[in-house]
This record gives sequence, structure tokens and C-alpha cells, in this order.
Amino acid sequence: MQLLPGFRDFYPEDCARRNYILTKWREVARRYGFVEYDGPVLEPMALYEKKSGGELVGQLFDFTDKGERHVAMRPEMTPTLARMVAARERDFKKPLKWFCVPQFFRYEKQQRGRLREFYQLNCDIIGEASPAADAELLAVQIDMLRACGFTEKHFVVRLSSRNAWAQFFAERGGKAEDEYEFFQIVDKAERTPPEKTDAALQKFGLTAAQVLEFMRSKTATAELAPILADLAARGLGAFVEIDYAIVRGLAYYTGVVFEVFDRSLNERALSGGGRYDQLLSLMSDGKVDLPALGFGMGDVVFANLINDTPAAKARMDEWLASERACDVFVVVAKEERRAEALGLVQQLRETGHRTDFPLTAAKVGKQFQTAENLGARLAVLIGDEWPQVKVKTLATREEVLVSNEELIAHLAR
RNA sequence: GUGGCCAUAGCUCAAUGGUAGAGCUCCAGAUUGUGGUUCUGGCUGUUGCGGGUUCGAGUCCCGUUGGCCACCCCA
Repeated sequence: MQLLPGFRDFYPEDCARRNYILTKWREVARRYGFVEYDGPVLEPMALYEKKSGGELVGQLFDFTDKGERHVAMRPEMTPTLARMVAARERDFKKPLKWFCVPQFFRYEKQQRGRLREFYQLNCDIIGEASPAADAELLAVQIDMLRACGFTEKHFVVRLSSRNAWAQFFAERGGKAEDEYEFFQIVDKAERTPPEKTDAALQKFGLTAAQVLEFMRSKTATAELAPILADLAARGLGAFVEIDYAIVRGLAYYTGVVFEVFDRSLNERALSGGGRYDQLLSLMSDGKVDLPALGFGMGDVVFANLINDTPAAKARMDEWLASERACDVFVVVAKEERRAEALGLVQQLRETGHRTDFPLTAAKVGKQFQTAENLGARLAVLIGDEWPQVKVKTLATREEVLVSNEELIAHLAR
């Protein structure tokens, strides 16, 4: 049986690499005072129809369950988050700093950096309108990458704002109701031939040249300047650049938007997000009106970039080595001592040592080979020396004789 | 959803239309209690699947499934 397209098996090696990324994400999020939450993997279809409608619904894994309910595997977290916050908003002090590392499902054609199933870190700050929240969110995002060995040479946050474009549009006679259409043209302008952009902009009396000129300006607006100053004060200024080419596709973004890219531009965006100050109100039918912002960072592109970046790869490999399955391997050199060996194995395990041993009789050489293969640090040999045992450091091949009663204490030293 | 390239052993790949191979991995040995090397031996294939052309198809043609890449989209 083949895997479904876009889905992955996680063999132990793959699982360890995935866990490395998820562990780092959790570490950094907690370091920034974010708390973890989660929701259902399966949601009513209506939850997603309410927010986005049309095209995005076509990319859902949806079906009718045995109770005739139209349901969908979650493709994103924001609707669930909005529901959760709206339901118990008064229980939480503001601002909320919540994160989640959900697995998402999207029915898209897979390609590099995009599967039908993936993990995505989501960090959101709810209930804080000041630019300090934007800076905090960008800072945690930057540190997600720094914690994995990436530097300003490897990635950059491209910071922009829809308000900048809204102002640009209004100053040139654009009407508010045309704003979103205009945003979408701008969003595509970077990768569309200027003639096509010109044609699309004609109805607004604008040209591609005007849009491209503004897009390339690096001047921070009054909205973005305090965010840059905040990040500079944290020593993170080198990780951020103003880049008005970033607009993002979705309708609900209201102000600051950003995307993180690898400097080499070999990969898709590593992460992206922005402000969605109206969304909670929309999702709760006006019951809850809180400013909000967040970002999502997927594991697939992230893993690609780690593999392509020697410094980050080395850091991951170091972590993987420290997570080895076995620390102490008990060698049963004399089968007659198996009972004693089992007693020691149990003691080792109860005192927290990752311990393994041969389940059936095997030659000593074979057992050492197994210890080696498991990446064990120590071998404890039990045989003729009993009641003493040999403790061997595999890397140095040094052996010491220790009384079996003192083994645990010996290892603690 | 559209297009291009690809599919042979567990993995990486060979094989002018003429008997399916190599390396690595894995397993077992090299006289009984010490591991990464070495040596010897061994296992594995409906050549992704289904049709067609041909005396004969891994090889050519069609379809299909899957993979990679790009477009679209990107919550």
C-alpha cells in the first residue's frame, strides 16, 4: 500500500528530527511567555466557511461523518483560536500570548516545502494594539530561527503594512471598497510582468511603475518605525527589513504584515503573519472585539532550511545525539547471570538511565556491537566477576570494576 | 487544477529491443568474555500497475498510480 500523496511516515529517525523542531519551537515560545493551547483536529465545515469562503474551502479535507455532519480536518488554527477566545474571553487577562503546534491538513498538490499534512507553529497575541506587541511577536519569531542556529546571514523578516498601501491608494484617489482588490494586485506585482500589472491598475488610474517605486522604498512609516526601534533595542535590528512587496493574500489582515525568508531565496516563505484586528469580532458576530496578531511557521520549509544550512544541521545533529535511545547497555556475558543482570537493568531504569540489554543469549562481541549501534555511552558487563561488574566507557574503551551494589552511585558521579 | 521530467533489489544506481546486474545496507560465519576495520558466505526483484507493438519489451507506444520540479494558491 502506498502512502496517500502528501502524507509522511515518520520512522524513528524522521520522528527525532520532527521532535527537534517542535521541541525548539516550544522552548522559545515559553521563553517568551507564550502558553500552549490546542483544539480539535476535526471541526465543523461551517467554521471555515464563515471566515474565508470560496477558494480556501476547496483546499480542505472535508467529509460527512456518520452523524451526517459536514466536517473538515483543520487547515489552520485561527478559526479555532477565535472561537476559543470568544467563548471564554473574560477568563483571561490581556494580552493573551498563546501558542500551538498543530498538525494541519490541506488538499493541495504537493511540491518542495508543501505537503498535504504538516506541523505549524502558531503564536498569537490577543488584546494588545500597541506596536510593542508587533515587535514582541517578531522577536519571538526571529528567535525561533536563532535557536536553531540561523543568523542574519541566513534569513530576514520582510516587514510591511497594509496601512501603508491603504494610504498610498487613498492619496491617489482610490476608494476604500476597492482596497482589497488593489492589495491583491500589489501582492502579485513582484512576480507579474509590468504590462499585466499596468492593465490591472488602469481602472484605478495607477501604473505599475508607481506601485513598484513605492514597493522598493525602504522608508518606515510612522506605524512601522516604533517596531523597528523596539527590535533594534533588543539587538535584533539586523534581522528585519522594510519591504512593501509583502502584502499577503488573505482578506482579513488589517495592518502590519510580514514574512520570513531565507536569504538565498531557495525556499518558500518560512513563516508569515500579521495583524487581524477585526477577525475576532467577525468570527464571534461582534461579541468579542479585540485587536490581535499572529504568525504561522511550518515544519516542512523549516526542515529544508536546516538541511541546507551546515551550522543549523550541526546543531540539530548534536541534539539528536543527545537524545539517543540508550545510555547504558547491559552486557550479559554469562547467561547464568541473566537474573542478576535483569535486577541491575531494573535498578538502572528506575534511577533514570536509558538502559537496554539483549533479550536473548548472544555472544559478547555481538552485544558490544549492539551497544555501539544503539549509541550507548556505557556498557555494564555482568559475568564471572560477579558480585562485581565491569563498567566500560565505549568511546575510550576504559573499564573499571565496580561492586554491583555501588553501580548506581558510581554512575551518578 | 495545468504543464515538464522521472519510476529497476531495503537504499544509490547499471543493463545497443535479445538470459535482470553492481555497490552499500541487512543476516550468518572467521575455535568458546569485548565493539566501529578486514575477509568469506547468504537473502531479496511480478523492472510501480494495466494494456498494446514485436519472434522477443526494463528498453518502444497508450493509459493509470506515485514521486520530483514549476505554475496556480499559499489560511
